[in-house]
Amino acid sequence: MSVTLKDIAKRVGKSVTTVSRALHDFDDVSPDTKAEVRSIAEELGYIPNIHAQRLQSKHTDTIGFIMPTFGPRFSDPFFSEFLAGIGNQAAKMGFDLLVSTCPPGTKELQAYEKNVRSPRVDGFIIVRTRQQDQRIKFLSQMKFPFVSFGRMLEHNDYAYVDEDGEYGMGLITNHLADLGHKRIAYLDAPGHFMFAHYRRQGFLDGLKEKSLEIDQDLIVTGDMTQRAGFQLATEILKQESPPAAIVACNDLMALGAISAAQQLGLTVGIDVAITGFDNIPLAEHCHPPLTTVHQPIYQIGEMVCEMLIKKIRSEPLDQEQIILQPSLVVRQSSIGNKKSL
Amino acid sequence: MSVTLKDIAKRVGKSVTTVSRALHDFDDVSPDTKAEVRSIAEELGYIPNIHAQRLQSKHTDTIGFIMPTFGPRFSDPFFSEFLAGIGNQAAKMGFDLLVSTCPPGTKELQAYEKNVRSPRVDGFIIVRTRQQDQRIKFLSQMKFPFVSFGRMLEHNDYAYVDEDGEYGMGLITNHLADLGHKRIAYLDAPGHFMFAHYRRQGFLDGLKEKSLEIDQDLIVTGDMTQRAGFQLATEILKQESPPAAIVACNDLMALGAISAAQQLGLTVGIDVAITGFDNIPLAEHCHPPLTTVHQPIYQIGEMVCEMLIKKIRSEPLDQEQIILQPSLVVRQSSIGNKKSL
DNA sequence: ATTGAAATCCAAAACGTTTTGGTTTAGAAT
DNA sequence: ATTCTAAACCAAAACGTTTTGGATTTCAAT
Repeated sequence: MSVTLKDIAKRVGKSVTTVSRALHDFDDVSPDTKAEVRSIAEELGYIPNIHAQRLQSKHTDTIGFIMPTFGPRFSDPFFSEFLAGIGNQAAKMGFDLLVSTCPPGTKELQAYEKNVRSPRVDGFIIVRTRQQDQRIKFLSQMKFPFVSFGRMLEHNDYAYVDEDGEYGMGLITNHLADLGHKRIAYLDAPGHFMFAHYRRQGFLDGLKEKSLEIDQDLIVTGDMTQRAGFQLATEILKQESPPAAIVACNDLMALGAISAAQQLGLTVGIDVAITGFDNIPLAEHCHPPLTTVHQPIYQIGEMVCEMLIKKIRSEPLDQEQIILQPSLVVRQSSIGNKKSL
Repeated sequence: MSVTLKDIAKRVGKSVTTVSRALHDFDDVSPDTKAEVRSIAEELGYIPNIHAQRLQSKHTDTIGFIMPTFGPRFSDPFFSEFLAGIGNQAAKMGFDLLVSTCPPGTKELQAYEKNVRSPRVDGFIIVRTRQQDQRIKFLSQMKFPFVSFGRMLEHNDYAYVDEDGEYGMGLITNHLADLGHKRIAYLDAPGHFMFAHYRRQGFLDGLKEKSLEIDQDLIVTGDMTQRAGFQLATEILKQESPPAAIVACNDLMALGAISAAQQLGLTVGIDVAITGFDNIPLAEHCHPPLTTVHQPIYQIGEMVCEMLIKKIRSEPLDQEQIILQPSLVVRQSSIGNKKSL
């Protein structure tokens, strides 16, 4: 049996009210009493019953994170790093983190609704925003606190952090164009993901800017896994006149593309340039190291979490909407042994 | 304001008791009343207040998972896959999942204690067991439900699932010995991790069985990251007479070792054989594909979670202790272009 | 008419906390 | 002696649910 306020009250010979107020340092409790209450609470190892507190206080000090994942063999470095960011920040600010996984769809919205109405959490963190994002619409409409990593096209009157994917992919495209590449393939992600939209846009604008032709046959879509990158790149490189550069919209597909090229006997960075986007830890120590765009996912997790907790506490945010400028990381996968541009 | 039992009671003209019992399908409520209560509950969109339920029922229907992670740049495929396993299984069985991150140490134990005593969770899942695991000692002593992925050396009277790492690493060692390798390097993980202990033992026993010499200079320890694998393998391969095979105790270090070898101009699978352990998704589509030992992490996550929930519900377990036999996955990183042994 | 049993219902207590709206006491000011 | 103030305290209500321990009604069997 755990120790309750009543137990302490009995020991001190005071009421439960006084004990509660003593522990919360109210000023209508005498210093002596406070000291006594505290020492006995300590002695008995008192820890408040959190459900009684939450029932009374009407808030949960918990934030929710529903990971939009598919299938069992799920392993995306993005999620573990992002999760570490929000987890640590939440702990630092005294919040719990409730995690669940649910593939996008009808059940996903039900999961949000259940957690909102129970109420299990005080706010949500949303990631991988989509065109017409039902989650954002639902939470906005419920006036339930949330912060997202990613924007939507219209309807942008909520708090978010996002990378400037257009700009980042522009950096990649410029880099390749400056190296003299004319025909560049693009490994896209499904169009309903906003990040895919912006990155693709950055790629297309980059080509236009350099007056390069856009060949629709060289733009193919995969599910963001290494396996997909491998398969798509294999197909592309087996064409009679394959492109000399492949831009993947994320690192995982780029890694798959590197393997595909190597399997076909090509030297990546010399015969074919391959680039990614995200700068996951794996990108630095693969062979050849991957040219990519750096995105500080852990820090973004921290930021998003801090913003959410401030919103929950009705504290003002310095900035409601933040767009981060990513930076280009040039490695061997695009420039082979050349030491400079 | 959310809908409570009282609201429903008022509408139906019955007591709160009856409404509660109707919704729980007790048989001292008339069918008519049940139907009416349910329809009105539905109409008002009633969702029980979970904190009131938990305060009353004394259990939380939540399981806890404290990820023992270091540092910010944390990205281990093990965790995302394992998390997906326990998350999905917990959801399937009606449990929430409370996640936090904490590096091993004193604060870690405090985190367990806080969650036990609040009480925030009904049980814990433990991973990456260590020699003298404080977490296990604490939870055993508190008689608090937990299931771990991984054993301890002594004190094994609790529920766990574990791989047979000795056997798995034996498969690897045999495989390499059969290929004719005599000097084999080993990339170890810190000795306090039990999995590292068993895998290392399997390696050493394997060498002994094949009457191969154990060269302590070829056994080096890293922090399980790709970066560590890269650095350790670089050092090893730069020796005047480098070994022709490198066994890494996990896939991530093996991937780093592959990059290191390639950086030095070696062809992995021909000039040097490299093996991993875990069969993470990345292992299949890297170049060359990685010879490794398959561990069904997602399924282990599900199993461990199901066992824990059964323990929480005081249902009997089919087996308290489960050791899984892993299987060898031979790919190009150990056999180059040879099509068979 | 009385008894018994079954069907249906419910007031009150309980879970452990915080908040509300006080009361009591001591001492100072009138 | 009365009034006022400040300090210290606390009973009861509230949060929303489930459980306990009956109460009432109905109807068949006697």
